[in-house]
Amino acid sequence: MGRGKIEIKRIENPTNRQVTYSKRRAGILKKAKELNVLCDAQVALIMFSTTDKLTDFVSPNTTMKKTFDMYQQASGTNLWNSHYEKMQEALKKQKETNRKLRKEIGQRVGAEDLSDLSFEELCGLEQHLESSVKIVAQRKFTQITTQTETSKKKIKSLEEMHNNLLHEYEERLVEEYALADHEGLSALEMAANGASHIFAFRLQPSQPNLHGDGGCGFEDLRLG
Amino acid sequence: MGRGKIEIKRIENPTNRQVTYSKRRAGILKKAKELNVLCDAQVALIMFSTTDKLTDFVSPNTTMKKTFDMYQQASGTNLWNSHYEKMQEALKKQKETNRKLRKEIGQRVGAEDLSDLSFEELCGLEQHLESSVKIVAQRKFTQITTQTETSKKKIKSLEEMHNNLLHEYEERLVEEYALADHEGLSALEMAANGASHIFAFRLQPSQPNLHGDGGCGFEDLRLG
DNA sequence: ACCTATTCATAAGT
DNA sequence: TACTTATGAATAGGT
Repeated sequence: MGRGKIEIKRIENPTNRQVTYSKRRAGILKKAKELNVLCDAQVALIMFSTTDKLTDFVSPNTTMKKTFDMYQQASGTNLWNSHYEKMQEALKKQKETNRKLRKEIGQRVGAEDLSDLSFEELCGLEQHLESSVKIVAQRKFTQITTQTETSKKKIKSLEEMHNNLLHEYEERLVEEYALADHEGLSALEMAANGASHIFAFRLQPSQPNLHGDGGCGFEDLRLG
Repeated sequence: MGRGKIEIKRIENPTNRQVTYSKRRAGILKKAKELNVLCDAQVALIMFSTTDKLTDFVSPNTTMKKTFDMYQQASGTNLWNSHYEKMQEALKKQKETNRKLRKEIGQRVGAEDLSDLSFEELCGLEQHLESSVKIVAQRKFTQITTQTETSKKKIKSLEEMHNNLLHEYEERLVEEYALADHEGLSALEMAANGASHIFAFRLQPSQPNLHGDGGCGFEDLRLG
C-alpha cells in the first residue's frame, strides 16, 4: 500500500526505516485499539524502536501486569518463577551467612556453645580475643587522651580569657578610682559597692567528660 | 475497508464479532511481524479473544521475558518487585541485619572502625571481651582437663590389661614349665626360646592428644 | 508534516 | 471456516 510495493525485509536506509517505523507504529497502534473496541478483546502491545524507545498499548479496563499474569496462565510459561527462584536463593544465602555470623559472635561472646571447637581453635579464639581487648583498650586510651588534651587546651584558653578580663577590670578600677578621687569616693568604698567579688574569682576547672569510668582501668588518669 | 465503512464500537452480534476478531487478529499479527522485519523493531503482542483464547507474537531473536524486562526498565514500573514485595522486604531486612552483625564482629575483632563508639561503649566492649576471654579460657581448661582425665583412665585400663596379661602369661609359663619338666626342658631353656621378651614389657604411656600447644598457657600442664 | 498513487485489509455476502 | 470482491484504510515515496 503506497506508491509502490515493498519487499518485507529490513529497510537499510536509517532515515527511511525511522519514518516507516513511525508510520507503521501509529498504524498498528490504531489497529490494536480498534481490535480492542470492536471485538472486546484484551490487547497488549509493546514496541521498541531501533533506538530502544518504548511505545506501548494495553486495553483500558486492564493493566500490563494483569495481562502478563493472564499470558503466563494461558501460555503455561512462568515468567515470575525464574525471578522468584533467584530471590529465594538470595534470601537463603543471606540467612545462611547470617546464621554463621551469629554463631561467630556467639562464640566470641562465649554465650554460644563452644563445645564444637577443638582445643587449637579455642587457643586461636582466645588469642584473637586478647588482641581485640588490647586494640579496644588502646582505642580507649587514645580517646581519653585526646579528650584530656582537649580539656587542657580549653582550660588554658579560659584561663587566658579570665586573666585578660581581670586585667582589664583592674585597669578600669584604677581609672574609676582616679575619677572618684575627684568626687570624694575612696577605692575601698567602691570595692565595697560591688566590685569585690572579682577578687574572689578562682579558676574552677570543670571536670572533663568522664562519666562513670568505674572499672575501666583509668582510675588514676586525671588532668595533670 | 470493506463493503462498507463501520463505526469503531463494540460489535454486538457475537458471530460477527468473532469473525471480525479472527480477521483483524490475523491482520494485526501480520503488521506486527512486518514492523519487526522492516524496521528492526522489537515487538510483543498479546491478544485475548472474548473467550480468553490467547494469541501472541514476539519478535524472534528475543523472548517475552526479555521484552517484559525491557518494558519495565523503560516504563519505570517494576512488576516483578510489586509481585514479590514481601520477599523483597525480607531480603532487605536480612541484608541489613547481616550488615550490622558484620560490623559488630568487626568491632569485636578490632579490625573495624571503632571511632564511632563512645568511651562508655568502649568500656562495655572491653569488659565484654575480657569476660569472653575468661569463658574461652575456662572452656579450654575444661577441655584439656577432661582430655587428661580421659587419658589417665585409658592408661589405667591399659595398665590393668597389661598386668592381667602378664599374670596370665606367667601362669601359663608355670604350667608349661611343669609340663616341660616331664619332657626334660628347664624353665630357663624355655625362656631363652622366645618368652623372655615379656619381661621387658614396660608401660610407655602414649602422649595424650596435645598437638602444638605452644603459647596456649598450659605449658606446665602434663599428665600427673 | 502533508500529499496521493497505489497496495492492502477487510466487511459483507456466499 | 474459506473464498470473493467492492470499498475504505494504510502507507511508500515524493515534496
